[in-house]
Amino acid sequence: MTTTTAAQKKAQAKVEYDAFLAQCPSRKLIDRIADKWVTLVLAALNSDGSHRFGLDCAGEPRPMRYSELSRLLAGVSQKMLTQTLRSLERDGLITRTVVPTVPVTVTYELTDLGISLHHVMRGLKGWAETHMDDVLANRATYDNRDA
Amino acid sequence: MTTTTAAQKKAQAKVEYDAFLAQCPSRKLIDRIADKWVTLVLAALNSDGSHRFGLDCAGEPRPMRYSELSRLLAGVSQKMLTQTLRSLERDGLITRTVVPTVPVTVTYELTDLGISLHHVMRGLKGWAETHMDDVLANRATYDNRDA
DNA sequence: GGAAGTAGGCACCTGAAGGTGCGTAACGCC
DNA sequence: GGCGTTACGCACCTTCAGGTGCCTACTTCC
Repeated sequence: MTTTTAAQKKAQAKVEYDAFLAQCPSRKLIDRIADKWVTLVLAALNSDGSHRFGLDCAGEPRPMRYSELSRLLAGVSQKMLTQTLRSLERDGLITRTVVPTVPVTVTYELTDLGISLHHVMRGLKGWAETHMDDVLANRATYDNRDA
Repeated sequence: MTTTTAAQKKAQAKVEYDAFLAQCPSRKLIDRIADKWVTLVLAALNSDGSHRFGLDCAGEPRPMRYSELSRLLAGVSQKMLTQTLRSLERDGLITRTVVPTVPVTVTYELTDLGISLHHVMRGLKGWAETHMDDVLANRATYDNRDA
């Protein structure tokens, strides 16, 4: 019983740390935006749609239809688009409104919360555009180190 | 051949979009920080180590030893810690210095690039702390909608 | 009358992330 | 002399995010 200290203490610390991570807001946010299509959808909904790709956002928030998003984010599967939109709606980042036209159409729009989140994403984008080249250069140097 | 338009065009668009994503700096950055332990390591290296958990960073950059990180980030496996540190070193975000003491000790330290990245992470942290409660509230409301 | 668009649901499958466990080689502690 | 520490490497195993394909009803275009 007295010799359990080392391993047991580490196990205990791990449980505590895992519990901490499970309710850490920052971690939750990272998990949220780490979803492959979340950022793309946010960017698309914030753009004016005239751009070829979602991340080149320069317009202002505008409601978009499901099919429109599907076309803009050409790489997304129907399943993932639906899933992503549902989860974003669930979190109150976008709104989903059904318009009972001949074939039902559905429009999605950023909420204020979604817009504010997109703002911080712009911050990330800024860093990425100014520093990512350095990172890639470092990576190349590292890989050729022992070539 | 003439009837291939619809499906084929979509497939073509998908290929182009995937290619775009593959070299998009923002996406690369998101993939980078989405790694489970990357942000934790950055935060830990930026803190003074006196705090119980890595994300509660308030100190200034300080070199840390492998075992020290392992203890601070109690939940991380040795494999993942090593892997994470290697990839961060590869990207020039941290430096790895081997000190030939009796049992070799290794210290890791943030580079300027790593520090600047951590700054934008602080931005994310700020949003998370102020808005994540709203998100969780929305989520709860959504889930109890049809209960 | 067949194809395409409207917004998805459902089931299956795979690749990769991440965890666990074991080994190392030299040394200090009790 | 057996266990602990130091900083990993390697192999196996599980899990699950995400992709693919097939389905719906209804309508309109060619």
